[in-house]
Amino acid sequence: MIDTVKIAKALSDPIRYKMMLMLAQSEEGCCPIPGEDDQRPGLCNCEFMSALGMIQSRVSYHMKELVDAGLVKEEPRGKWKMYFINTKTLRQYMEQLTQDFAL
Amino acid sequence: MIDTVKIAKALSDPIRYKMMLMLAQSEEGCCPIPGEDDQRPGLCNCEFMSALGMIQSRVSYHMKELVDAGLVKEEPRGKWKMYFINTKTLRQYMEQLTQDFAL
DNA sequence: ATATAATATTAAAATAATTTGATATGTCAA
DNA sequence: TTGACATATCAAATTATTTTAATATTATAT
Repeated sequence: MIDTVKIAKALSDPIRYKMMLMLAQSEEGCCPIPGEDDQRPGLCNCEFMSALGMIQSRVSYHMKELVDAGLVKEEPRGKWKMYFINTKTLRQYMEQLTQDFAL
Repeated sequence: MIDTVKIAKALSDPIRYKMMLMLAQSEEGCCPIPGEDDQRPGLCNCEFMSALGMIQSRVSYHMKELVDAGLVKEEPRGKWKMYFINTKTLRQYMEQLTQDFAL
């Protein structure tokens, strides 16, 4: 079962919302591993650091919040960690809102 | 334009989420004014106080947050103030999420 | 094995949100 | 008008969240 309040909390920070937008809009992955052809969308920490002007530990902290809420999936990829948006959770969140509030 | 982050923040507190659920589920209004037949759903502060065991100023504070986010409409009604859920904002919120995250 | 690079964790400081009790405002009824 | 009741506001105390800098961990390449 989905924790609506927790998801709302994860979405309630402007930085985290921007991160989610970045993930949703990322067309091609950053930090591709040479020799591998997997170019799935997804971003690594460094992208958020440069795009949002944040230090590394701050990015890491917010990413953890998003992952804990189930909004983002992560996958180690070489020496980087790639992040992907988890649209399933977002859809479940909206479904729950629809039910809870009879929309 | 809708402020997604602000709405998420309003929904991110367990007390406020419960209040929203109460508003969504209220079948008939409390504190009806004698002689008036308007029995639209809606609740007044006293309902939240007794149902959630909260003191008045706390209820008032959280209600203000919900109203400020556009999730709740209020209407003075005799010496009480009645609160109604604003489903339009919730629908707009979900629409925005759908767009922002390509759901 | 060592050096380098990317991310994670930690503890402290800074900031923000919530709770409470006291008081103020507004409405109705007598 | 006064008294009673419902809600609003305020300031202080509490609690939670966020930020930072330092350090630890993990993986890669030489």
